Amino acid sequence: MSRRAPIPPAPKISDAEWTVMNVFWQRGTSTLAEVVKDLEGRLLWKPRTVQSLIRRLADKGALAVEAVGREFRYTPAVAQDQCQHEESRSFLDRVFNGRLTPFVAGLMDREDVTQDDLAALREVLNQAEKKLKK
Amino acid sequence: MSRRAPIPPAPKISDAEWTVMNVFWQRGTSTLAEVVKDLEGRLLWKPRTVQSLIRRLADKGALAVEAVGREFRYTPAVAQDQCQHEESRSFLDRVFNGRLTPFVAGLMDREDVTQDDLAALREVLNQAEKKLKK
DNA sequence: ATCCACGGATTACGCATGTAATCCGACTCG
DNA sequence: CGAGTCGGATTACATGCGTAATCCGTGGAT
Repeated sequence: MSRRAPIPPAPKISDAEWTVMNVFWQRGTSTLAEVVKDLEGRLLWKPRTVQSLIRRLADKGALAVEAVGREFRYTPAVAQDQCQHEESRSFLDRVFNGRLTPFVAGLMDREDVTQDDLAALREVLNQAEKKLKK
Repeated sequence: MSRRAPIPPAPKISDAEWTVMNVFWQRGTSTLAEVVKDLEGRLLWKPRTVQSLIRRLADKGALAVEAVGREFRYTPAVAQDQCQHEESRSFLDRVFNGRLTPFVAGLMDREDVTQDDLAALREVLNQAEKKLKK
């Protein structure tokens, strides 16, 4: 498995920030209140905390800010795909010396997989193979 | 895919520390000098830096320390498997909402895979299935 | 006997992170 | 009108992390 095109890297997103970005990627453009609402129950964060995280994300360019009336609406400014891929790469490099197979094998070994999981994965592999042949 | 047994979690290992632990897991018990040697060339760290990292790892219980003469020999005190698995879990949860398939699909989509990679992965899946059936 | 290199112990230091609190101005409810 | 609420801006503050430097003692080289 090898790297491809040199795309400008997305800003580095911290653990807590991932939680917030996930909300934005799911909901699209949102206000602070909406994100807070979305997270409450699932999370123990004070609204101020969410605001801080949003601010940092805006500062590092992961969220675009648009003033609407006297509030702001925030929109993801980086693609989820790309961020996921960059995280995936750095994770594999750091923990598994870059190799995917041992990672998957480790999970299979230590967690319970369902037939459905296996089928879905096989399908992914089949698609990859098809693409490879073209 | 679901979690399993509640094993006491290994200490949390930072990015730089992973680099060091990887050396220990590969070499087994080693001295500072040996680790420095192993890393040099591949890395721009001063020996002091490596020493600091080793110390932090020892402090958090990831390395066992044994005095030999006037030096120390350090030994991994946590299993690589377990650390890898914990990292894998937290990574999947954070970035892919816990799901393995989209992770694999993303990599297939954005990186170049070889037939060998695919074959190895299929084999892993077959093993998992065999285990599942028993 | 001297001087140096090396390792452990202690200390450094700026930046990132997690997790907010405070201050302030505007709108909202009574 | 007055009081509370909400969001933005600013500030906080302990801890972790990356990346060492300094101090000190000892064993090896000269």
